[in-house]
Amino acid sequence: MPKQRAKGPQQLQGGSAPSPITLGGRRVTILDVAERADVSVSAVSKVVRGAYGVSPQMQTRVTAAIEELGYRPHTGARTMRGRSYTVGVVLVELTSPFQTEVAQGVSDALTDTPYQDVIVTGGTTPERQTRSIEALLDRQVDGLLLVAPWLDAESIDKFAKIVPTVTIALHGSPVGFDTVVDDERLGARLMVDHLVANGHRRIVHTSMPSAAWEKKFVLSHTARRQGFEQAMRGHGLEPDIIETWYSEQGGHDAAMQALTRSKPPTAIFAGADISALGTLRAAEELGLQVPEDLSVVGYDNIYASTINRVSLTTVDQSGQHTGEAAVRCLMERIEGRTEPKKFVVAPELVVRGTSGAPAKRTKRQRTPAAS
Amino acid sequence: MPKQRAKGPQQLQGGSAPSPITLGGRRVTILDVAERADVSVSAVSKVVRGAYGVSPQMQTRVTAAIEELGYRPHTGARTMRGRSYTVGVVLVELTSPFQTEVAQGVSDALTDTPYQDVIVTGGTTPERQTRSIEALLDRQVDGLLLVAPWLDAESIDKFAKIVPTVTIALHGSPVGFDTVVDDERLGARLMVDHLVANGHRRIVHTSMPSAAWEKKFVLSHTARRQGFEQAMRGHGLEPDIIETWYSEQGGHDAAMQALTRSKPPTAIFAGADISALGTLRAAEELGLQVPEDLSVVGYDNIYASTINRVSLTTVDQSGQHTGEAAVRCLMERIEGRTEPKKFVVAPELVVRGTSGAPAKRTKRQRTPAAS
DNA sequence: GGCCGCGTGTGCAACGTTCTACGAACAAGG
DNA sequence: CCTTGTTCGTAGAACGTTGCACACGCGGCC
Repeated sequence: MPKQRAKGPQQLQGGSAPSPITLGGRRVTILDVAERADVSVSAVSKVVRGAYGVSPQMQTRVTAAIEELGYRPHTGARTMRGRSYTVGVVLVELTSPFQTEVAQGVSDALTDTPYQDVIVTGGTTPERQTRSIEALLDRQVDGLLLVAPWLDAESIDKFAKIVPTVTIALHGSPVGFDTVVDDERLGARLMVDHLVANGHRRIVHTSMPSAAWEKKFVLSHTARRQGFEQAMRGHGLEPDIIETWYSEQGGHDAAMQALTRSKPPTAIFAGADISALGTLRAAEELGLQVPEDLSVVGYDNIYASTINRVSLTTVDQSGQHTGEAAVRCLMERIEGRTEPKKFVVAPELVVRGTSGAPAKRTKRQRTPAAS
Repeated sequence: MPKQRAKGPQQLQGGSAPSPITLGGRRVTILDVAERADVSVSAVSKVVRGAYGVSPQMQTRVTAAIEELGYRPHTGARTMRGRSYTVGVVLVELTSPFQTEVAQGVSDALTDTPYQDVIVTGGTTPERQTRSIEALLDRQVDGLLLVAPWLDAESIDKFAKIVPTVTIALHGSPVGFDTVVDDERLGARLMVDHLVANGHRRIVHTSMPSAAWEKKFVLSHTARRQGFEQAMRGHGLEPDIIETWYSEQGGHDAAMQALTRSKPPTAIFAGADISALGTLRAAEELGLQVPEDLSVVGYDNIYASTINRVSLTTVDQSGQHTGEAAVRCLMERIEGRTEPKKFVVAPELVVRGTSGAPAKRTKRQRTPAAS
């Protein structure tokens, strides 16, 4: 048995003891456990951490005392010398379905480890993101999981120097940290292929402006747009992009712009489901039948897209798997790995009711009435 | 100036100093600041905490040093003697739109305070809830915000003894903690009134079973069901309830059960929007027009309900306001209040396209074809 | 002038844990 | 019997902060 190799730290979060003896309302400390088991504090610490050099007798003795007293380590005190057993997850907003799914995946992947995840929101500005991350750093998290961070690579590298870091949905070649991404260029290609196979030629992609700091790394929307461009050129088609914002209103506005042209598209590929919903509203307002007059597709497979009445064709990226992969990367980093890793999750095309072949019409005509 | 009254603790989370001097990669400590400002450690601590007994000169001097060095207090160390400036928020799941909205409200309300919110998920079992709360307690949170906790009153009281606690969406009369609730009995009544005013008499409410521990306190679904019963009786109608689960499938199943009766209802009041969506699917499968053949309404006003193609009549409860109110309660408790408080947020009826008058028919007939 | 009180600043003992360094006990090999 | 090694257990110094207890200096009042 190699000497330095420690066993995994003992699980200490699995519910409290049946009837913990309270010591005058005071929290039970490692000292109380040591007294009860009649061993040294260090010994208890060893057992708790699953460190090397404890006999089976010691193990059982201390464990019994811990159970009896309902001892739980004080995380604050722990952070002063060792770990906090806490992983910080930074999401942009709680309202993003993909991001919360990722967080759920993280949570699930962490349940069998001694680590606990805590979630904070970071918003869409570098300032707020920085603020949130620093708050986590103040709390001495052992790892950082940044989901779609609105932050330049230098800033992320700075944080990654302090604590193991994994980013999610940030496309690029990492140096000091790991990345887990959905292959959004592939996803965009799958969708373009689907539309082209259905006979579409005039396809508009609605996107949003890239942030100034997106250089070495790009966020999802930029990756999707690039994938769209590549795929269209691959089919010998000229990419046609309208930039608004990933929102219902943004999708509506972009669609209005596209559909009131003299030569409107037969398909609109919204960069996100949320804007595809706005696109559907625009189509309805213009009296266009979907998918007969216009195919509308999105990306993300949010819950609303699955609803019977919506039934949006989209691309699914498993947030669950993404979160799990991110946790694996992070654990490896916490264990000591330093060379960067890049994990790619495969997206999947989900064909539903809003896409189809464009209607064959001998003469171009529009009838904006007839609800 | 009263002696014991401390000023509010100084804000220390607002972004780092422009160019923090790093001391060999080590974190800047209060000692470094003290040396730099040539004062005692205690003095720096006083300034940081905004404690009583600092002269303006001291204030500016120390603040300058803090800025120059980019000092940030170590939360772990802080918890050993004082506060962690952390508020723990326990949600059931990240996928619940109302709960994430509450969390967002909490986050917003906390931005101008020195407190930081961290979110964890607690699931729908007492065991997991306990586990999550204990993880937060290990991290010495200064306050606990429990959103729809699946936990009996005794357990919550136990935690409330350790740390200031506010529950959200838990109906009852609290003793050791505060509650913030949406008036769900009123919300249910508003909806019943709306349906009855439209001429409905046969109204089915779809709910879910109450948990065994719901005695002194009840969760939202139970409060809604009670509100439904009261409102129906108020109109001289017999309450008709089907219990499945708050989910798309649950709503579908309940609707199928109700609609295949010999005397089916003219309106289904789903206890939650999510199940109303399943109800809509069931209606479609049976070839029923909504709202002509069947009115379908929900509760929660989730995002999907707002979509043009769904347009579900529902009840809105502002998660944002709820979160803000909860933070106010919690801050008061942290400041020392001990008598329990109960805050009630008013719900609002949102009439959309899925509710209307039942079709007048001389003879009862069903035509389940004709899409 | 001595005393009190007040306003400021400081010294230092906690707080609960980790982990290095070391000691004790014991076994095996020369 | 001494040395060497291995295994198990312990002592005790950190870690960064808080806040009590106290010291100091300065006016004002008897």
